[in-house]
Amino acid sequence: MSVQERKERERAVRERLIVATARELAEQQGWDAVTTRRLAERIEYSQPVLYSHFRGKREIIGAVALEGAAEMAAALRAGASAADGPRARVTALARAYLDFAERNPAVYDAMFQLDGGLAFAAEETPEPLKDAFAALLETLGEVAGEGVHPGLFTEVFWAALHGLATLTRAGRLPAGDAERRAELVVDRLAVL
Amino acid sequence: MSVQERKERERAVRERLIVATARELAEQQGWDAVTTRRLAERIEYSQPVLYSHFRGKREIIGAVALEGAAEMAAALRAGASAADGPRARVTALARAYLDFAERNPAVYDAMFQLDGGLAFAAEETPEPLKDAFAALLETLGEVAGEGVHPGLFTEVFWAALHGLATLTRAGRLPAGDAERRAELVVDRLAVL
DNA sequence: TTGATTGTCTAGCGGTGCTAGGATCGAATC
DNA sequence: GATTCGATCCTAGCACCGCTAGACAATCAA
Repeated sequence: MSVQERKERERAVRERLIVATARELAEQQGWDAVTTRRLAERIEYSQPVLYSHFRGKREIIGAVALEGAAEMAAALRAGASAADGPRARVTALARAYLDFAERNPAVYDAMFQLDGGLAFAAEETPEPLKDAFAALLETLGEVAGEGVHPGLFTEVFWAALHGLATLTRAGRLPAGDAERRAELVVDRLAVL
Repeated sequence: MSVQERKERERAVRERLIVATARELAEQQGWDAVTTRRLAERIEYSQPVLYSHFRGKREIIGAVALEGAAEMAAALRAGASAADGPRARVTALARAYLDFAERNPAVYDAMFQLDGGLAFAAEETPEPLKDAFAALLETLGEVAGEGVHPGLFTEVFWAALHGLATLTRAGRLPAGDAERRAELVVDRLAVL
């Protein structure tokens, strides 16, 4: 038995290595540079090994996205819990979200821009994704305002943050006023 | 002279054909299906002809984006001008924006998701892009609220719409409540 | 020690964006 | 009308992509 366990352990280690390497490569040189050949070379195995862990490149992107979602959820909760009062909490949450997107662009892309083959807003949605949304909901639910469904409000707030994050990073919005735009979102959307 | 003029005319026609075909193919089967080979086959020329009009695929995407920006600007103005009063105008604008994104997903991607090699929010930004933003500004400027810069407000409103459009179409948000989310954006962001 | 099973690699498929270099065609000259 | 010559276009091919079949080596059970 022990032999088989060791093998499974080694397989799991290698799988984490693949995901971590893909993420690292993507953050360094962008997702375009994450080819199966380069990835295989970096982990010092041949290409087909990747396909014994994942169905294809999509699934690797999906794995990075899940890892990122868990981190984002933690970052959001950490940010929000460090602030007192609804207004400060929402501001901190927005800042944490935009910070995460800016500091981990490749991971953010894996989560929301690229096709990682993940289900969203559905029954089969993986737990980390649901939990990241839940982290938003925890703080935003209390500022949705009367008669507004907390889930719907969270979706709208999230969309606004997502729009800011993506448009800013793609150079569609000037980088300078990012802070003021975030403040405006908080001030207007949240009912304090 | 006339001969040269005729040739230039024919070249311009062919260039428009390339852009229109790329757009059509992208709307039908997605941008992934827009390969230089397929595109060349559809316009009944060989691949290298594409490169005598455009530097590469990026520039073709950029051309589709510019065409789309002009159309979007017109659609936004048409929508807004058909409504009376600030509130109705902003609602109509938001609806026109989201409609455009939904009805022309490939064009919308060319404009805001893909790399078309275009400059944004800068001096060298092509006119159609500036004009599309101007179309937003015309209606949104009057509901920015006191002490809020109209341009900044327009950027935030735009980001919210962009977030809704992209997250909805990517399946990140359930499609059902799109209308209610749009209403919430208008109600909260605009100062009426 | 043998045989089967697992694991990994080499090699290759059909596709991609893009380009060098030769063929062809049409316009301008004699 | 024949001939040059330059613009125009195409064939063929490059290096790369995601992915996989099949050969090979290492490991285990008998």
